[in-house]
Amino acid sequence: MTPGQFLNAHPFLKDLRSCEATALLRHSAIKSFPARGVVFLRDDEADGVYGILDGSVMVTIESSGGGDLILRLLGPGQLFGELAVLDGRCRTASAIARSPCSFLFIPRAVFLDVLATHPDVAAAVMSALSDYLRRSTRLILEATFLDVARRLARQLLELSGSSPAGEGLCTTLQVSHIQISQYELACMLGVSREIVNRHLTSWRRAGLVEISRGRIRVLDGQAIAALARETSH
Amino acid sequence: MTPGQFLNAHPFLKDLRSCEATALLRHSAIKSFPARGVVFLRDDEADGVYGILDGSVMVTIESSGGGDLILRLLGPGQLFGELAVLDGRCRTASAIARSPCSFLFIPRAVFLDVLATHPDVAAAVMSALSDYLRRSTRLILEATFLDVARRLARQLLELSGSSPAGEGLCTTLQVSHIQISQYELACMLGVSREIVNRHLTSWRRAGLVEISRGRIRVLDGQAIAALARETSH
DNA sequence: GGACTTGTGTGCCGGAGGTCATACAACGCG
DNA sequence: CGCGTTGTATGACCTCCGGCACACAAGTCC
Repeated sequence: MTPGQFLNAHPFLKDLRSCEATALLRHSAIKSFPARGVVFLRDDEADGVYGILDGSVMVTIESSGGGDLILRLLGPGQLFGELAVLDGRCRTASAIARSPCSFLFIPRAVFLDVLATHPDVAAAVMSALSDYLRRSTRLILEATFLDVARRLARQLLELSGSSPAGEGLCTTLQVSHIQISQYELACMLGVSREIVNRHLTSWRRAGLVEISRGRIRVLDGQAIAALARETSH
Repeated sequence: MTPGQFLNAHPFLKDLRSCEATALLRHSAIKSFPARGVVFLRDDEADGVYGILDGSVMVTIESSGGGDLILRLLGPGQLFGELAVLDGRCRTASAIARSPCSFLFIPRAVFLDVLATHPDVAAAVMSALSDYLRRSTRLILEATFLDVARRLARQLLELSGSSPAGEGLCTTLQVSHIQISQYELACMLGVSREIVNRHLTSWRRAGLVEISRGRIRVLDGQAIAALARETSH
């Protein structure tokens, strides 16, 4: 993905006129990281925002007790690192490259300038923040009330691209594979890898999924969706 | 608290010039609710934002399984209901009066107009949203990695007014009482009332707190802070 | 004052999930 | 090629918390 394609596609920035877009690009840079490269760490100062051109990034927090929590997985076309730039405080979480990555790096001052001069961009950013907050609230709700099996089922559906909210009918009959290790999956749910493995294994035995090293393939999306929807006990 | 005092004190709106503030007040209304009154419900349409003049409000979500989760407790001087107004979608959570309340009600269109015409107000709102998000992330982190005792200790400290982040030294030696039922406390942590009671009782026996109907008094803030800080297992 | 509601204190049991240990398969590298 | 690393699979055990049951205390409403 080229920087130009990125700007045209992104909800925050697609409304910029082309002359403004080229000006923004002149003040931006391309940054690249190898797999497992550290884009930034929690408590770092916020230097700017990152638009993903290629590769995959995970946003994580390490707990003091050693465990990792994966907050989001991001791919090409997505922007991250806005939060700390917006309020001028430190990074809340770390960003790590899951694969070789290239980013469009927009320095803090440039991004803030666009915000200040474009009320519609500011409104879009507020909408996006609201969205994060809704998602975050939903995660808290699910984590406190749903058991691991249900949350795992929802996570699989979200990762496979259908029904991010776990709502609605799962009409996709086609199988889809997810490129993720069981350990990462466990970190996304905040549970142990063993538990994830046990659920997946039982689903494999039931013919719902197929498991291979670092990859999961949902065979029966309907059944997984049913598991995700099931009311508590 | 009068509407004027509210506007002068609130971080979003205190920078408005007085002529603009009076204009805003002309388009706003005073709304009152009895104890346990429903200000709005989840999935309602967002009609406007509420500034608390008097009383106490809780923001809650009912899970499908019957349990309640209390997201925030709010008091005079605080604003709520911005989220759904900002992105034009439905309410994420319900707002219930914990005591007789009066609000300054700012209709959606009026609030959005202030945002569009005052970039500094918009920036303040973005900062506030960022703050919510940080808080939300911290809650997720604590909920996944900390046991109930630690989270309860932190909650008590936050409610008693000292060290909202659980960080820093607790230098306040003075005792403070918290007006909350053990059930509400349990709903804030997403655990059962019984567990909350058991921890509190053991702390009472150890002389750390004093318990009466609907009220908790922290006697030894230092010790509670130590419990909150303790590293995992 | 009596009946109802709301809040608190405790015992007991079962289950979900954490931890540890172990084994093994796949991949990566010198 | 052998060896270390990373990922998967599974068993045994233990702990914390949820749920139920019940008792009691303190308000509240008629």
